[in-house]
Amino acid sequence: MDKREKILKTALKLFNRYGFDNTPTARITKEAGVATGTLFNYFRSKEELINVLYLTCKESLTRWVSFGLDQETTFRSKIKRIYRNYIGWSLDHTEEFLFFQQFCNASCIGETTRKEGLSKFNNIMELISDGIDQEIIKNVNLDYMSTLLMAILNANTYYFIDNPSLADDEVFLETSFNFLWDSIKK
Amino acid sequence: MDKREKILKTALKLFNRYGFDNTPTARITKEAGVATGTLFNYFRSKEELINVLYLTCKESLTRWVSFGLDQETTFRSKIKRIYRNYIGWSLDHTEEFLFFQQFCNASCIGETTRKEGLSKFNNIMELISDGIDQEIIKNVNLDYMSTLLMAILNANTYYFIDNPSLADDEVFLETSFNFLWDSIKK
DNA sequence: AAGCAAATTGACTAATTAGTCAATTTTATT
DNA sequence: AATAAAATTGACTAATTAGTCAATTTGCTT
Repeated sequence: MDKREKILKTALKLFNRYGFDNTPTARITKEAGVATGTLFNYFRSKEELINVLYLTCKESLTRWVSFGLDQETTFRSKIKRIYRNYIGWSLDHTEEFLFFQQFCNASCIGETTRKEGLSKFNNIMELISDGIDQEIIKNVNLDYMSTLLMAILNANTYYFIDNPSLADDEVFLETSFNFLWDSIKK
Repeated sequence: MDKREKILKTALKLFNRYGFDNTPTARITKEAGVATGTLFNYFRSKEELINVLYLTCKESLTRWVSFGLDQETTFRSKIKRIYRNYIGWSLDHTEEFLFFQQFCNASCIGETTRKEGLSKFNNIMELISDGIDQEIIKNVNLDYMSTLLMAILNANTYYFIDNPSLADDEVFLETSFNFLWDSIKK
């Protein structure tokens, strides 16, 4: 693995465990097995490092989430597919998921980075918008709907991460999905 | 207002705005209008300060949330009362609410503090447990149910804070409550 | 093998910050 | 008014840390 990758991976782990401010760059480089200067060769600053990390994770997530979406026929099954994909990604990339939860609103993530990350979800926003128009889900503004949806999605994901054996339990997967579906459906 | 109060109030504001590690004690004392030493007279360390802040806020919240609960007759109306109280408190104590959201899982809050804070919610946990036993809400374990409940409650609260005019809109209050109720009801 | 650019190194610096403590002021008691 | 106790002060210290830079190593091209 090249040094840039090693730095990113180590930083991800340490930022999660100790937070941004409590992770000295010296510790990142030490655990990554490189010199302190190498970090600043690849990233202009500690802030740039965490912003790059943010976008890298977001890209990985967005690629997964839409996987197989066009094979689903009903609106409900599309949402359920997103639900499964999101939880699946989070179980396969737990560090990345926890990183988002901790830093999605942190001030060290720049406005530009955050906007760029958000734009990757446009297709899902359109899907939700369609669901409202077709009167399948409750008629509220898109902003409110997506806030609630994400909150339930994330709460469920946390629960699956804490209880990984449930991932193969189709009954619980359906039960937990219904907490989301019943909430939003008309 | 005595100096201890001033320090707590200033710390609350600054911790919210800049985070724990990016708020020097010197800044807290300066903005509170006291000397740096005074902070360490009342609190053994910066950590003790934030832990005291945490428990103070939690006490305020728990007092509000159960207000008038015994006057409600049905299970649904009890949950709705809690919903209104929680949102009402958060609109009246926005700094305190945001403080919780930011620091409820932060490592600077000690295990003892967190447990002490959690114990104040016991009566509400029992209420939810009753709801499951009486088959009014979905039959899942208590831990999962309360996680989901809190997630939806917090997401709604954020939305009301961002759109304070909605607090008097009874129609939206009912609509938004139904996102919670429909999610958990059988 | 020679020559060159890019990557890597780590000792060092300048800045920041939690917490101390001896001196001073305020408050309460007789 | 005299005395003691408690609260307050802020200059200071010891420790930490982001980022620099001149020196060295590595890898590539001819």
